Amino acid sequence: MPSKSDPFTSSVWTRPPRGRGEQPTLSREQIVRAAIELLDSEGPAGLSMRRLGTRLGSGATSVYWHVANKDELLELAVDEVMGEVYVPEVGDTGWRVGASVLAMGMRAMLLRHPWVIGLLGMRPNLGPNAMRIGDRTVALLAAAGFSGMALSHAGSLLTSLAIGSATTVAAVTNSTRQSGLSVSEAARQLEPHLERAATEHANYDKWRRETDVTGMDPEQIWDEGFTFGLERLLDGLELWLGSNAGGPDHPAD
Amino acid sequence: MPSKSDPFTSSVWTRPPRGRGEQPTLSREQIVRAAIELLDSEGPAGLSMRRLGTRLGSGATSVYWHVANKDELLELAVDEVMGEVYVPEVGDTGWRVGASVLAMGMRAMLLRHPWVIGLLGMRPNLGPNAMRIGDRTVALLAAAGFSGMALSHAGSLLTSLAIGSATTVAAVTNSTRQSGLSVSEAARQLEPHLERAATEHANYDKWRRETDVTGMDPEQIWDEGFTFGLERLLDGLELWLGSNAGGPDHPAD
DNA sequence: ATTGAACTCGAACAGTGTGCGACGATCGGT
DNA sequence: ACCGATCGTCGCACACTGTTCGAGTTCAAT
Repeated sequence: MPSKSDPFTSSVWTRPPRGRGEQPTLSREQIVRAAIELLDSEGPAGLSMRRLGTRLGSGATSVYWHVANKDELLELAVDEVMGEVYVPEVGDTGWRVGASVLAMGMRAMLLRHPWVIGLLGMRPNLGPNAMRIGDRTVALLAAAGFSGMALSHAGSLLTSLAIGSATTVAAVTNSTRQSGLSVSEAARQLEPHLERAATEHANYDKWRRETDVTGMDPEQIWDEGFTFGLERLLDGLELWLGSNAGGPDHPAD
Repeated sequence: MPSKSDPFTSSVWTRPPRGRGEQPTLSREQIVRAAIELLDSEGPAGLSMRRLGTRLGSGATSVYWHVANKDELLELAVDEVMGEVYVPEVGDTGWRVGASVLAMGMRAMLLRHPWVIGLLGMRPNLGPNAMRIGDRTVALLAAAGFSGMALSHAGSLLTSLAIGSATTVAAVTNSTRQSGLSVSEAARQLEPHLERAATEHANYDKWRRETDVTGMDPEQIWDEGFTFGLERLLDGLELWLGSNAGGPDHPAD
């Protein structure tokens, strides 16, 4: 039955065979990748099943054969980008560098894909890549001398810091995506509003002289803040390690 | 013009006057409070403008007079719950206790309102309560001896830790709200799935003996993990303070 | 009594996630 | 060479969403 608008698309001769040599139909991995691209470029609100379908050159509801839900698709997308963070193997470096690489890599990934931040708190991530990260982190810290509860606590501590730090930056990224500005430009554009709010509801002038940031690159300031915090955290962990290494499971009270 | 279904509701004699003694119309604060209640009990997906309207006993679209957007409403809700976290005044306690109260209070707030987590990374929060928190935090840490960049870095460090730590717990809370279980019960119900995923994609058995958590209360474990991390972080900050107090703005390289 | 502002609300529009059933293509077994 | 069975795609429909618009209502001030 030929279409009214364009009868040629339904002709056997004009339509590509699509049988085997073309796109091997739709695959789950292809869908997830397209969803990630859409989320990266358009933000969380830019991903709808229909838009995803048209982007894949397929009908809107064909996706539901490979993926149960939109939620499930988002779960897959989150774990997929988790695969981008690299955790050093044990013995490659000292544990401080290893932990730094993990934390900074995870933060960098979250800044590349700011939409992940809003999804991390929605459901626990049990995907293979998240498991691999956890596994390597535990290995890294166990080799450093952590054991028992402190081992798992120190592990989640590093990712917690990365997530918390990335949240601030992602807020700026996510709120100014449609303006097409870079993160630093957007942050600078936000600065006067922040100043006004601060002077209204807090004595901002008092602290402004104390911690003046005018003229600096916001992105660089955020990076410095993160490495500062990471260094302090590693110092604290090393300190604890010095007084509790190989000891009992219970930390010092 | 009488309604077809119930003509009496539109009669002047059956309708309550509503002029003055009734609900003093709708107020922005009342709307925000109702939205928070809805979000707390039903989760992020449970808040729609229509449900909010009916909950307030008003038409669905009446809310738009007091609030421009749903986004703006969410911004107001986030800042409203920010008002729940208490930051000690300078001089009330030592800076370590003050910082602990701030971080734990913020984490507790995030666990009471798990939907906030998904919103924090969407747009920067410039509300009065957030400003007040930042102001007091800076004051607290300045009195402790921090100055310059380290001052603002240390401040955001504390909230970063609280946010990151709360994210893990909120993931469980948010994903199991409809089941009506408590957080600990939900976490225990999640445990076998986590185990299966871990044994599949990581050598879980190896670390299971190392860090065995069976039988313990998940909620308590999370709390311990947070206080452990917080203590290590404060140790690191104190260490830095000892070698950099009153010095130049640049941290030691 | 009239005006004008403050406020409410129903109808409508575009867009969302998703279930259902019909359709076709591919393939293993006879 | 045929014939189901299975895999995969897709159009339609449903309930629901955020939001706009304009008509309606109340109330304080002139």
